[in-house]
Amino acid sequence: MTEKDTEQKILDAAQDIFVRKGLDGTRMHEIAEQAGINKALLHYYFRTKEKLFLKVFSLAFPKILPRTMEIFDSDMPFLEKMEHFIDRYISLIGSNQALPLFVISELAKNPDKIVGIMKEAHRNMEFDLIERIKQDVAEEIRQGRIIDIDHRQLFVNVLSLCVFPFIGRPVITYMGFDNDRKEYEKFLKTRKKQVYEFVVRSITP
Amino acid sequence: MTEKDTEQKILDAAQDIFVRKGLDGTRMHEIAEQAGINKALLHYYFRTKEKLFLKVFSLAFPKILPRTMEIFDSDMPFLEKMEHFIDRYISLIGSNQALPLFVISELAKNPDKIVGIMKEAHRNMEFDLIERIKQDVAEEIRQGRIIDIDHRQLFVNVLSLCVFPFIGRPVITYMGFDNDRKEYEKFLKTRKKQVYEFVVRSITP
DNA sequence: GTCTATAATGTGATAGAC
DNA sequence: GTCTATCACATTATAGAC
Repeated sequence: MTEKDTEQKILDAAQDIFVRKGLDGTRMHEIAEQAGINKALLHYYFRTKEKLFLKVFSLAFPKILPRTMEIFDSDMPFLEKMEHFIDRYISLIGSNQALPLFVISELAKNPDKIVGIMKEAHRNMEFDLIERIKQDVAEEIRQGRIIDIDHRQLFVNVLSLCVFPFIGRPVITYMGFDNDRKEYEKFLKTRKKQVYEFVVRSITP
Repeated sequence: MTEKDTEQKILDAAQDIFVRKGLDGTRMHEIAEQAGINKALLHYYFRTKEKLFLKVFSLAFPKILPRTMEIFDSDMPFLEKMEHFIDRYISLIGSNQALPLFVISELAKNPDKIVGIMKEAHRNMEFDLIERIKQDVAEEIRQGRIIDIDHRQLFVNVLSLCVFPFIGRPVITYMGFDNDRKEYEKFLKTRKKQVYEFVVRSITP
């Protein structure tokens, strides 16, 4: 067993448990058990629970949204960017369904602890996302290809339509699907197409 | 100090802390302190932390979504219902900004503990929400007033557009607002109008 | 109903052998 | 690097006086 292997096994177990149970709900011995090692070894590698958590968070956060946003940094036509973004974003969320809620709720509970990670993630973006979207939207409006709309409202609308069906799943299934999970799975499968069409209908003249 | 007063003080403190810190992040002594009473008294009134939590959850959950949904159980024109729903829903969320994330994340972490409360809330609804929306949408489509759209997709879209800007706030402010909170406050103030117009543009022929 | 004191257990973290 | 044993403290919950 090399050092790299053990560290990776810890991080895998830690991510799985932190994401499901949150910082406060996670026990160090549970991570150790799932990683197949001793509890003391966690501290040998990561010193404290908080440091381990921050490491996990910093690795987990960039897995979805930042990676998807790169799509806007290309010269595709705007609506094509939108289509690619929705497709890729929903795919990534679908493969990591618990991640968005984890990121949001831990960030809400511990903004101070995590602010450093967010700042770094923001610095690491190789272009100014919101400025680029602003320019794109302005140009589309000027060309008459989309209606006059605030670029940030559009941005938040698209995010909301993509991610909330996954985050709000437990409530939605009760309120709108009689807690029928199979039915909700089918529903989620059609989201990419539905979201894209919903957005396009709303912004094309 | 009457019994009612003490119980209410406990519930007020418990809701405030549980909503901000979650079940796992909350300490009983913190609730006692904030309620201005002794720790043992919490157990006298609610026996265990879990029972207190479930009481708080069952009181908090109906405060927003179920209360707003009643709007669909009226004979207003459909688009007017929609406008009222968006207006009222966003108002309630704005007055209880941490509640939706609390409900969703606790439900995700402890579905088994809370399932009873959800079932009861569902039973207590005095009409079949999703069936009513289905009928309304079908009739609107038949009359040619809105385009052909799946009623549940529309339902989830509206929910998403209303609630996600509040839930996802910490992430959105970083990704799209350079962490400028004042700017985001202004943004939220315009949501009612923006969401309604976005939805209407998308569903009217 | 309300308090103080304390029990019973859980949890993060470290010491020290190998 | 990895383990066992253990410390130091926090936390839920209860006992019992008032």
